[in-house]
Amino acid sequence: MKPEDETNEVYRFFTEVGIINQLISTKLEAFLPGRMTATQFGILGHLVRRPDGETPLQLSNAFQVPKTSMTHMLASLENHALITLETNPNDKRSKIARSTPQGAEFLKACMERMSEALAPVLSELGPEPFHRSLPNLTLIRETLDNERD
Amino acid sequence: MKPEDETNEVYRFFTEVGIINQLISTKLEAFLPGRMTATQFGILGHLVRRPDGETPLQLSNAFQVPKTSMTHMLASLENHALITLETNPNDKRSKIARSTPQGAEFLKACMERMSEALAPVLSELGPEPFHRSLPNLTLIRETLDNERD
DNA sequence: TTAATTTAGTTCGATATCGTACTATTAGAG
DNA sequence: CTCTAATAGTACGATATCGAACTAAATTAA
Repeated sequence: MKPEDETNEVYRFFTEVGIINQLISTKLEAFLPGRMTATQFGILGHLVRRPDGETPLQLSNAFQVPKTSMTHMLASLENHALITLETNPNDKRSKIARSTPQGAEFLKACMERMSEALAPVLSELGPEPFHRSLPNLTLIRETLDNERD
Repeated sequence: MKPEDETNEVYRFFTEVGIINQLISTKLEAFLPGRMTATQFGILGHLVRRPDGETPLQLSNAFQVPKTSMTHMLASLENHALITLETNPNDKRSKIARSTPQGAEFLKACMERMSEALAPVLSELGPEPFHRSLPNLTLIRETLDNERD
């Protein structure tokens, strides 16, 4: 394949990623209360799977958003009582965000509704397109992430 | 594979898509002037490849953003003289957005800088991860898109 | 130990996003 | 032809995003 076709493919890759992200965020946000964002929901899921919690900085690295955005998102999640924020005993500059039982409950309910909404798509596509692309996506994400310094 | 592993994989797929989108948008936006957004840049590229132009509604469908957001983005691109907006002669409710020569120029310059910035990543990964995942992404995007009504 | 540097998080301000409600125009029904 | 419904785009307002500058705590250097 010619090099220009390769760059073209890379460009289309990122375009498709952008559109899929847009589609799935919109679909998810339709289920979320108020102005809650797909990223905020992702953070909640991340925390539910990590009972020891994480610091805001770890979360902004994981989701690749600026820490100033993270401050805002965590404050919003805390207002909804879906997470708690306490100062880190090991480092008083820092904080620990943890999910609450209500947070886990809320996540579960939303995930179920989302699964229902996605069911037609999944039964049409089957698991293969996801299964086949996931390792490549992970590889690309890791490389982009490592190169960022 | 168990069904729950499949849904888990779908969930991770969308998470990776979100993070890659975040990484690449941030990287691109570092090259863009002022507050110009990765999506706005994508719109410009779309228009440069379509000399007859498109209506705002076509663009909001292509990029899956609300038309009210499109109004804002197009106004911004027009302010920078990267596109023109004229009323559609066939339908006076509607408009046609077209790229200007400056827009094409600007796109080219930014793409070149972006290619340079991505060169280390591409030489590390090679074209295969993009090439292999692109058809799956397109399929998923199309299915999500069709199912949306 | 003290001073300088680095780091975690926040405040503030500018701008982007997008839902609701609106206007103008077109299409369709009778 | 006229009236109603649908459609393209916009104004407005609420909220999200995020860069720059800041504060406080921890680390390193001297």
